[in-house]
Amino acid sequence: MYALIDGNNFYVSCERVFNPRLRGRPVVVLSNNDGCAIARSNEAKALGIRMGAPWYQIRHLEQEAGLLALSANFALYGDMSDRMMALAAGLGHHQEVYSIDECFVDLSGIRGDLEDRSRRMRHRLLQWVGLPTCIGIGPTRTLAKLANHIAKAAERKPGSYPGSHAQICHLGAVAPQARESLLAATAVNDVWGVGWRLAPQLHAAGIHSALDLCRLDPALARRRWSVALEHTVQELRGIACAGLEHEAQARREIACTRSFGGPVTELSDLQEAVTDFTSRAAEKLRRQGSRAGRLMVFIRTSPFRRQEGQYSGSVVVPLRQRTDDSAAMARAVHDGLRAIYRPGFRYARAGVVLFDLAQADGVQHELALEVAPPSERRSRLMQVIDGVNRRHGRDTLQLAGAGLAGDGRAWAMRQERRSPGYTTQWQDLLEAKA
DNA sequence: TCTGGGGTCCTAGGACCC
DNA sequence: TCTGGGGTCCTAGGACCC
Repeated sequence: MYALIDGNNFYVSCERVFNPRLRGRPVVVLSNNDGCAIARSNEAKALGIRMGAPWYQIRHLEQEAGLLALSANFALYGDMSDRMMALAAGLGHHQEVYSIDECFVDLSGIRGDLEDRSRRMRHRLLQWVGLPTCIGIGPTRTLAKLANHIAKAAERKPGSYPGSHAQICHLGAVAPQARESLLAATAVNDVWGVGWRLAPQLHAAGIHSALDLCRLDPALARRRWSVALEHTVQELRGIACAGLEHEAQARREIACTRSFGGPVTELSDLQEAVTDFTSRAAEKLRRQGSRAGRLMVFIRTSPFRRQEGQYSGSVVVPLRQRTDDSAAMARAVHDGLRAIYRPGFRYARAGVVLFDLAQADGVQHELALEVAPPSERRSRLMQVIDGVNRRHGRDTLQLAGAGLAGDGRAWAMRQERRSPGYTTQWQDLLEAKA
């Protein structure tokens, strides 16, 4: 049996822990550049704000409905996530942290009333960390996800599902008949693994609910669609196709991509931006102890500015030797950028992606004798840079090519409504007044 | 004027080999 | 000049997730 613990409206809930004025009001958290809504409180959902709604289209609700908007504060959310996951792990023997706001817990070997145990865990998460959650339980991960969906919907809209499943839903504990009616009440597009492309195809085939999908012949699901959908069908039937990842796997690719705060036209500005992205990606790479064999750099204009000339360019640059050296990667990125840059366009976005990752200890050294193996000095230099930045803040040491942080970078992102670093910056600590 | 960012896996098709 | 079949590896693109 698996549990899925998922934070409600996670980013908004993190903000509410430290700012009680946000409670009971419609609140959204905005993406980078304050572009669009990426988290919504229940009150904001009730106003009809969609996931991903552009801010400029909904900002009139500030005046009309008292909507509050915040710039994303990912340092805060990451820290709150760590606290939540550390507690949630106690629900069973094994935990897989699946995303910033949700984890699976393997409940096998856990005795007693799982529903009651989950209810106590939920209460503890609320009391100790301040985060509201819902917990779904089922014999497969897909059914645990589905149970979680039911728990959330039943909490937000009482009566949307038969029975009492708000906050905690244990699909393994309901009678077969009741389980079928819960599946029948769930739209097929709410099933984990069914996205916006698949859903219309399933509808056309007469499959509208989770129960319909459960009753689809698995062989047909595979033949007509894919193995992935076949697995989904099996998991809905209670046959597990995948267990938990017991330890966090190293990433197979690492990206840093950003939209700019405003249009960028000059090669020199793009160079600064991609240099900065490269060092951020390289730092992530070193944190997991990997080296990259190839990288990709891309630049593109905004598809939303239709009346302007459109261009999207990308190139994959092989690195002569796997490396984790920021400067070596930045050189490759610059070569790539020069090859794809076209003057005369207003660029909106760029990015760097690292591929062919391998653990640093298994890297083959270059055969050619004229090129020295990665020197001890370089890797110590990188360690020092990472250490200083961890201790004194992200941009304390950076590549000169990235320009000066916060000082006239044409591509800098806009974040006008960011909350303080309550849990990660000493000067932002809240003070309790007696 | 204003529309995010970071991942994984699967599949089809091409290149190449025997 | 005609003619076959099967396998592997790689890559790009699609679909999904949060």
